[in-house]
Amino acid sequence: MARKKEYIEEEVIEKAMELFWRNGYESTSVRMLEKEMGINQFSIYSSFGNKKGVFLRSIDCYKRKAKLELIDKLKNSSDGVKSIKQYFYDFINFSKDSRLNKGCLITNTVNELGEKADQEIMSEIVNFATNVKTLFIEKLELDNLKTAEIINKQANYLMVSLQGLSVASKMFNQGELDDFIENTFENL
Amino acid sequence: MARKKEYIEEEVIEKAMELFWRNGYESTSVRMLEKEMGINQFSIYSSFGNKKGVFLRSIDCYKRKAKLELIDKLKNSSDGVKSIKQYFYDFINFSKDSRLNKGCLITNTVNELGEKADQEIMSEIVNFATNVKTLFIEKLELDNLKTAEIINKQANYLMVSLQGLSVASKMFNQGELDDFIENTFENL
DNA sequence: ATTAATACTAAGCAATCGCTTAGTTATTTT
DNA sequence: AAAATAACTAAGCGATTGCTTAGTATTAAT
Repeated sequence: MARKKEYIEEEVIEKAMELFWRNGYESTSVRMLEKEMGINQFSIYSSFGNKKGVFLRSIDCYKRKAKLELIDKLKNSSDGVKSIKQYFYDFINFSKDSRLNKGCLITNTVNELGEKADQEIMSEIVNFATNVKTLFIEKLELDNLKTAEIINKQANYLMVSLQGLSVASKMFNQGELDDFIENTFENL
Repeated sequence: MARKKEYIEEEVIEKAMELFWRNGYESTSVRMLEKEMGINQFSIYSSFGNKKGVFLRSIDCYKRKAKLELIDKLKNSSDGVKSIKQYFYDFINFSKDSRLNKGCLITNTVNELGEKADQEIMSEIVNFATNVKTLFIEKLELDNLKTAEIINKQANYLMVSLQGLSVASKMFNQGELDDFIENTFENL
């Protein structure tokens, strides 16, 4: 019984997510969000509560995007370790910006906020990381020669490696990143 | 022919560096620097010009600290790859904060500012990274079975791995980091 | 058509940002 | 002792931060 919204929340959140992805949390101001999302501050606050609310929805949006463009492919593969390696290469393309990359939004957030991150934000982060690790374990298990202990160690190794790739992709060129990925999977 | 400074620049910069290390560049305000350094804003600006000036001097301080507590040990070792592995373990202790770690100031800065980082800041970063890589190459060369090409690839691999360790140490526990380091050096 | 509910615009809130400046205090040279 | 120089204190600069609110426009139910 009232006026309709002139925007679709999912649409404007995707733009907010892109902005957070490129700039980080603190460096993205509400004025910047206003411009990028194309709606007034009033609308931002009435739809998402506060800046943190916009960010949490942005993380959600990132997760969905990553699932569609990245994670589902790995999930559906039966190539074992090889498919994880492909995931690493896919990630570089996924996070490509201009000449350099913008990393992984989740990794960027951990790096920026560290342990002083908000509880809700941190739990979103941990949840995402857990999902990826579980998926890695699943794929490593396809090689049935490995014990559960070795699989867990290798999954930890791959998780840290992936974070490294995320940061390094902001600074190193494709060749250096290739060297990294090739070496990473040499002994798995 | 005038009044003496009541502080030693190197001393207050070390405190500034610690603050930047824990909080990042943007999240560290001049008011916070004031309190931590124990001097007035006037003194900060008269000694270091501006916030960026404080940061550049902080990077310098970080480099000196890292050299003393970390890099010199590697430099003086003749253990080849093994000494690089030890460097990785030493780094974790070097960057230890409370329960989690604060990473590497240089890596943190790349991750926060990305390619939009100031020219001067970026050149300090690249300079530091180049030094570390050169040192890795030096140590890898002690194993005289390796070709120059392989050594360069492995050095790239180690550089990215080290960045990964820096970020991951903010989120993962010691056991997970150990898994990473052990796997990293498995095939070198 | 009137009323109620919601979405918009735009102005403005207190707080904080990086930085400056007026005024005072301490030290050295003359 | 007087003058010159520089380091201090503290107040305040304009701009920007996250967020709110008064006023208006639009929609739907009555």
